[in-house]
Amino acid sequence: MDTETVVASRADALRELETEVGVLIRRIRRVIGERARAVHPDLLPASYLMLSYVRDHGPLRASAMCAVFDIDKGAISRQVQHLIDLGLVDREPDPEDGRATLLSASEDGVRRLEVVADQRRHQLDARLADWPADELHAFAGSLRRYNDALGIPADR
Amino acid sequence: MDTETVVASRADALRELETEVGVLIRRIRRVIGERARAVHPDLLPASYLMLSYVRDHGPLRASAMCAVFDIDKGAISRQVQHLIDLGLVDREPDPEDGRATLLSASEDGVRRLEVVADQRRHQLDARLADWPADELHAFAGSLRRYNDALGIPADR
DNA sequence: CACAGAAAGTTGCCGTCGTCAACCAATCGC
DNA sequence: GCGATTGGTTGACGACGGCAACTTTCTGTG
Repeated sequence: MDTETVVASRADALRELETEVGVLIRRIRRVIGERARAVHPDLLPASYLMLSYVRDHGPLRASAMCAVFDIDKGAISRQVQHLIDLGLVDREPDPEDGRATLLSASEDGVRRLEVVADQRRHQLDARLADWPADELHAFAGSLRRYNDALGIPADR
Repeated sequence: MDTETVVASRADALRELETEVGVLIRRIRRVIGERARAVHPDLLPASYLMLSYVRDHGPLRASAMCAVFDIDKGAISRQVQHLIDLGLVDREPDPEDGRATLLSASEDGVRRLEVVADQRRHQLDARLADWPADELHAFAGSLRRYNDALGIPADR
């Protein structure tokens, strides 16, 4: 391949990527919506992701999630409030910093997540059933790398 | 690896994927927003993706985009209207079907997309500069496969 | 010790986006 | 021809995130 062909195929790949990601964004929102509803009928999709993260990453403060999810603190605040209203997350003051609060999944939250995880494990998520674990890992790795790349602000 | 480990790592990979995709959703929106504004200061992010698609896939009807983008026809209608208001897309009645209209990128639309593409090509998109073309293709392929998997409705 | 500023959260306002549903017009099938 | 279907538009609504103003609680420097 000469240089021009390489450049052209790069451009193609990037355009392809844009369209695929665009579709992904909308589809994944629906899927996450389903999953959230499975956990709790009133659980909002965005909150579901945070609940899952809070469960896995122990007591943490909301500002930590701002960084992880790369999201505005106002948005976090609302989602967290929603989770607390539903009783899926507990909030307690941080003993080491009077400004901060620590979030952790409530018993009910953990239990509900487990129920859904079991359901999914048993039916092995019909949609992704034929993806081997290592390919899933590789894909997740690519996604993370892509996300990292996107995290770098454009230099213009 | 025994069976349980495989199952566990599958579950891990799926959770990992969820978080990554969640981050992706927000970041990509910002990036696409930047890109849209580079094309035209008033161009909305979602419309930018459609403009790009219309340019590449010739005159087509709005309903075709519903299928491609997996999106409600009402949403398509609004985005298309927006593109027409900005003069980036032309709409003409389909000679073969009085109900339908055919969309194509206007001269201005094509020109503006090219300007931005040139900019990006010359700076080779700083953020993804170190991704070789074949890896981009592989990633796009995984994304499409993932999208296809998500397109299958959950069987519950 | 005091005081400027930074950090943690909360809240209101706003823009983007997509779904749902009602609706109109044109076309297709029988 | 006439009912059903398809292409498209519009309005109402909800989810979501960004921005900015504001409160409270540190933190650091003089």
